[in-house]
Amino acid sequence: MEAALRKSGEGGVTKEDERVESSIGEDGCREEIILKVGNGTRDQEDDHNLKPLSPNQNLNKDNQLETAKAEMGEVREENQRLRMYLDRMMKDYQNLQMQFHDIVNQEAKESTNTDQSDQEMTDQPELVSLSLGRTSSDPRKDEKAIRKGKEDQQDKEGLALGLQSHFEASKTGPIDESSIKLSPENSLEANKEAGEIWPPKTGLKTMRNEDDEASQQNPAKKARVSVRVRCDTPTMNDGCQWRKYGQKIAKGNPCPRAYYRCTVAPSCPVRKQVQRCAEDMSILITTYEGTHNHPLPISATAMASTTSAAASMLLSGSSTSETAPASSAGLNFYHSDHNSKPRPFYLPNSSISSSPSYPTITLDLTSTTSSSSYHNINNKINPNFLPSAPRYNSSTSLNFSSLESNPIPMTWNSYGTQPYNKNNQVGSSLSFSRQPQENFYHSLMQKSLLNPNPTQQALPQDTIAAATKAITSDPSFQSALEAALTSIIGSNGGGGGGGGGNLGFQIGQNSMLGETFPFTSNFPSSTQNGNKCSSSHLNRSTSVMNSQLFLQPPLPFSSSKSKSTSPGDRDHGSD
DNA sequence: CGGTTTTGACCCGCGC
DNA sequence: GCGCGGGTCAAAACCG
Repeated sequence: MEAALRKSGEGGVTKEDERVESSIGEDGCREEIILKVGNGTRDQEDDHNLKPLSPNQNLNKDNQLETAKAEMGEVREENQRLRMYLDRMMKDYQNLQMQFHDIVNQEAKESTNTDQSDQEMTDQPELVSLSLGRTSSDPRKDEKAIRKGKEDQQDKEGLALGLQSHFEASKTGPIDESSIKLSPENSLEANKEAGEIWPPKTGLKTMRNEDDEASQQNPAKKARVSVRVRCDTPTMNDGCQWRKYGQKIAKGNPCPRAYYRCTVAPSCPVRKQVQRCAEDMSILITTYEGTHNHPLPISATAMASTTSAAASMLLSGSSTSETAPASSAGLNFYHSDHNSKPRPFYLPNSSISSSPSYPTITLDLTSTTSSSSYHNINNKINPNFLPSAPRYNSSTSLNFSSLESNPIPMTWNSYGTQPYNKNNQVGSSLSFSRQPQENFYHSLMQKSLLNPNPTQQALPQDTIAAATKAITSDPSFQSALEAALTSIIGSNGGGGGGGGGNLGFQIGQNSMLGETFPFTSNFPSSTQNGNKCSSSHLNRSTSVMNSQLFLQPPLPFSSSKSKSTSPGDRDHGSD
């Protein structure tokens, strides 16, 4: 008997372990969690029983048992953490839904009024209207979906942020590709054309020298957009090709600042500076300057549009929402044109500040919650936005921040270890494989650990509402937001596990994802190196998306998309 | 061999 | 005017 029990017990344990493992790999986090939980408890019990029962156990068996126990213990802990995380996520998710609902409603109303004029422009496929809550081109649809209370639906439709609404316009169908192709550049150019987002002044930016336009508006000042991200890699992948043309150690920061120039097009005026935050080396500060005057890969588009939108915002001084209450979670834009006091403006973890000669807008994609880094980062760039450091986790609101909380690189970052590869391209084909799950899981765990106090859910509706309002009201914002989100999602799933993307996942879930989001296919495979954040992240991204899905019925990205991945290899943008 | 990275030198703007 | 710091240039080195 004893022997039998023991045997069975042992066998059970090991087998189960195996099962768990496999299940994890295949089914994803969710299952994994469940299984683990079940396992853990059970195994433990078994262990207890076994111990006393087995007088003659072999050392091997003992060892096995012990190891199994240890594992179980770990697993249990993990499970607990995961559970907690799940709970949070769920709550956040619910909150988000609520918010979306509100937004959708608001937009629906507003759209009828205000948007009409815009609509004309917006109707154009390219116009990027950031409709946070909106998915399909048809807002009503979303509303319906929401009303129905079908969360799933939302995920698929409603939640999908209308980030790339233009896609949607064209959505449906194979078109995507073509539309997609257009989008990348168009997003920028279209934006430019779209008066709202791209005031004529700024609009030309891309075309010629942003300098010119910048000079026109702010002589001597070029708008800059800096993005702060947690990233282990030397640079973050934004989908563009860059060539390093200089490096310098800036005063006050032991980390050298690297200067890059866009090499996608020889005449492209865009430059970027990459530097690590002195205080928090894990934070990478990338400052973009200028606008691309050439087609970009979608992955790059996101970033580009973000930066340009932000820049245009800066230049145009459009800060619609000054009154925005404390930033809840996300975009905290402080508009402080030069020396003036910063005006809070809401963008997800972003802030506008002005360095002496350059107005700079900062998108903080690092996690807020753990915003220990905030101060640091800002030391130079935007001292202002600290106050607003959002305390809520990204999850709840439109926060990109969550991404960051992840120790793991997120969004655009490249997280490989590799030195900078020749091309920072975003590359990498999206392989929606499952491995990411592991990563994701890992990241999740980390995140959970990092963010002991996920306050996210606490997000006051007011705040959110205000933020959303602000966002929705400012076209530039929208575009910026959209772009940011897109990039996050697109490039690496950004959030990498972090919750990154609340928004992100939604998109991911969106059925359109595959079709609509070109980036899947667009990602230049060049990243084969995998070093670049993106590449590895892409996988991650998948995971992220999955992760998001993970709350809901998992909608694994169809590999079909991934197939397409290769197509572009290069940037479709090139087309 | 072509493209990228490295790195010291140079240029320029700003503050004192 | 001078010094400082940031940004860029460009030759050499490196890499695939």
